[in-house]
Amino acid sequence: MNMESKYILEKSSVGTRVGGAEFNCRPGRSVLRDTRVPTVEKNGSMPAYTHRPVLYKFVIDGGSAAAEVKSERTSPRGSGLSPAGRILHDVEKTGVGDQKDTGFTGILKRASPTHCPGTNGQLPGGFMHLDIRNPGKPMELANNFRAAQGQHVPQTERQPLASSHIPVPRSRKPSDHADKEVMAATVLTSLSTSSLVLYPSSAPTVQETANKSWKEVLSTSYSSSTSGNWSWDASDQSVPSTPSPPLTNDTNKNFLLSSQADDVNEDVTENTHFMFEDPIPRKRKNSMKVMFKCLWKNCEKVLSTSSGIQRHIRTVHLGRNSDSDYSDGEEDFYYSEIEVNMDSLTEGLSSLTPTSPTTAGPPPIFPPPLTDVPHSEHINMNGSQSHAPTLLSQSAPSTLCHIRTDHAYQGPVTHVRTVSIGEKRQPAASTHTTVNKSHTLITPATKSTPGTRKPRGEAKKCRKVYGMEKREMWCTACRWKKACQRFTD
DNA sequence: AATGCCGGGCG
DNA sequence: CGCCCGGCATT
Repeated sequence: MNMESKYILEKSSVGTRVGGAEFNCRPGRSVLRDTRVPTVEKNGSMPAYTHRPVLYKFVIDGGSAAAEVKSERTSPRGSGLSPAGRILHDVEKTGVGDQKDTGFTGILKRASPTHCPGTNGQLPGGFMHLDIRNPGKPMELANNFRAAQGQHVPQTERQPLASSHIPVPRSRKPSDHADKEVMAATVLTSLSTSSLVLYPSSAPTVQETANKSWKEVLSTSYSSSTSGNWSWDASDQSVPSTPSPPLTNDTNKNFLLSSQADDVNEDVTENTHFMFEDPIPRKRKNSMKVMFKCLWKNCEKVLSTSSGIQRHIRTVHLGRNSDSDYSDGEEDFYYSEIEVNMDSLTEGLSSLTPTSPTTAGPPPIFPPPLTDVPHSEHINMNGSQSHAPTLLSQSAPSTLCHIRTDHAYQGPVTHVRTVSIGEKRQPAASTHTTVNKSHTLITPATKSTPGTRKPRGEAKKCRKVYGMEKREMWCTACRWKKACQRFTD
């Protein structure tokens, strides 16, 4: 099976490859390869592509392409993945504009948003071109939902990233979108008491005031995905903080990722489903009590009743009239239900933090308040149906986590690692497992393997990246079936 | 089934 | 050592 393939490699293909693919971590070795492949000396195990100005072009011409993305999202299987990393470079070299061959889907995959945030963020001049020819596909619904998620994010937080990157709004069929969006919106409406605008504006509109409507969000994300220049919310990160509620953009982002990857997810409810419903029913112990925690930044208020917390938010944070019990539902977005173990209640909310490490967002640039992050992930889903079962939110993030995890190992970006590696190194498995606040445990350090076998890294190694056919491109360690030195963990 | 890589063997 | 590979843990 592999005997013959060993050293019989298509050198031809190597030629076309850009040096980006090679990043030796061990100078002095792999001389052979060096001669053929322009090496970009990078420090250690850093794949070069994270350093190079990369030009991504995202072209979707039909539903098929969209489907591709999907598969990428869920699991790193399939052969498409490995070459993808390379193709990226090819693109870069060849000049994006002309890429249209099938291989291109590979790029698509690789360049899928999952990968972007980190990369794009740190690539000065990095530029992602998103050209969606296929009207009304994944992106939109995703965005719709995103809108829902973010509808209460204070204006300050979103505005900057609005349509500033849209040079040329692409023409489209408004009617098409209107339908879908109306549908999506309708669904969403039921999840929230807030107002919402169904108008699929694609033009960068400047809003007037107050309550951020979907309209804006829609136009924002909508256009950003349709226009040529895709900034991938990099701005989100750079947005100069906010006085706002802890609604991290990560949530939106993550969601966007997942949903946009869904090919024809014409069914928003499906998304809401996976977000809101926990297939695995959580059992609540008697000692557990549901509390309501204010998620407003720097506010750790915890009350035992939803009405109480709503009132708190309404009066303290929203500046509403304190007497009035009237609620427009907005408070819902600023608090979440938490389950508190009465036993450890005295220990304070600090016991909630355990989830933080898991959810640390990709861009560590500004580490958000640890305690807030995790909750901000819940808030949306939770808030959307504040009166629904509690711990749902707890499980929902697992999905997000998954995405994030994926991202982490997809883009061996330095900063990403810096942040996550340390704490979340361990099994992705435990990551998925809902962290029960009341328990400090986790970390089944006592893994099965009797001998001290290094836990397998989650990063894709040479073998996977280059594939058997390009074995010569593997790092020596990999070739020797040793621990990969290039894509270390 | 595919991967990742430890433990070992060989020159 | 450099180079390989059996075999097992993981995914």
